Amino acid sequence: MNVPVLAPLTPAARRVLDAASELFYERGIHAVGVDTIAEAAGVTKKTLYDRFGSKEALVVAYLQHRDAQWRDLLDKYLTRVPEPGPDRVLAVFDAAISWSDENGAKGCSAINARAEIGDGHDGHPVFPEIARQKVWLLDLFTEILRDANDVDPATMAKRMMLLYEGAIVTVGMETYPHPFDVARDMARSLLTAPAR
Amino acid sequence: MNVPVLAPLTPAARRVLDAASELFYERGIHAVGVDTIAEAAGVTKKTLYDRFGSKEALVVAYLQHRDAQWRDLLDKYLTRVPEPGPDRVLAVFDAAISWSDENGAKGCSAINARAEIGDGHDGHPVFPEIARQKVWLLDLFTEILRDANDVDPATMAKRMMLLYEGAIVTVGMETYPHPFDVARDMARSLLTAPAR
DNA sequence: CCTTGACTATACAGGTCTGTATACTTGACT
DNA sequence: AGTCAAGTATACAGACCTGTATAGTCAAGG
Repeated sequence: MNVPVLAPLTPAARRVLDAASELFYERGIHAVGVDTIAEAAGVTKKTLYDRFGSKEALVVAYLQHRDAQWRDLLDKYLTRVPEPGPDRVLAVFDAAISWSDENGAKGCSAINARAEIGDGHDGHPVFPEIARQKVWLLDLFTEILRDANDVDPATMAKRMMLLYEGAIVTVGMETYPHPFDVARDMARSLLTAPAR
Repeated sequence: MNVPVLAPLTPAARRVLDAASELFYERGIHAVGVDTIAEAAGVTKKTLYDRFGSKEALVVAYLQHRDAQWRDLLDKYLTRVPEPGPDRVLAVFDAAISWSDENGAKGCSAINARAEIGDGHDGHPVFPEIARQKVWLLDLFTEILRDANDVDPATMAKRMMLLYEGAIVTVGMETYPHPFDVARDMARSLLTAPAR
């Protein structure tokens, strides 16, 4: 479904990517230098550049890596609810609750990355990646809803997307606790409500 | 209602704050240096530091400035709908539509700033400011809903907050067009639906 | 045996970052 | 007349940034 498969990594490259993922997510992309990443990974800067080519490319790999982990978790939750229906939509929110509990204290890495790149996102390789991730999820919602015989899957998917994005941001902003529970509740109401 | 009033600014300080607001918002905070800001404002770096003390303080001023502008616009929309009721909640979304059309192409400055500060937000003066902004809006929703005799203003305010945050992020991510229209629609349904 | 890929270690180039120091100008108010 | 706030102009310190260069180690595979 149009997701990039990252090339197999050498052991040192793995450590670089893991270190970069943690540091970029927790401190922000611009705030973390390549020396810091190399040191945290127990690797020389030369190795980092030999494997990834540039910091920008490493940032893209970081975003792909985190998204791949999220999709893996999501798959687990979706295969547990195989029959088409509203419960499959709710499974996305259940996965998001689990994900944000363990890996999401600062919100969505794609949204956070967006904040750090200019709005002239021409030629910047980060924007296509994060745009792709968001469209992928919107499309997933649409498919699940179509399979569930929703009367207007495209519109309902936009609504689900809004709830999802609102919740993940609220996690990062700490506006109030457990926003995904609220989002899940709203989704359930929308999906089980009689047609108005 | 616990909002900071920024001290009167000298002409040069005004230009610095205006330039900083545009540059920080469009390119990100870490991506913009003080030299760039000073040059854009037609001011020497010394003046910038004489007026604001540090880049960090200028960032806080930027966030307060943008929030003050948003609250001004919001006030205009709210005074247009003086009678308590659901329409006052919808007025917030109407204001947000207008705001994001003109000043919000990259989403919410507070959310974007959050992405650039570490999660160890102890002592960092930016986090309290953006947390205050979000709580302020949550409280505003709560008050409007209480005045509208909502049966559970606190819960409904959390829902409105989710729709608002989801929409503003979706604007910045360009996942799909006009998300605030979707959010406003969902809010209207929630507020006018018969009790379930 | 010997080449090749993966890696370490170290140094450095060239740029940008925040913040400060020094010296001067200008206009307003007392 | 004199003081003071606000500003310009310029230089610089010291740190940090991305990226490259040079030299060497080590293990696996043909």
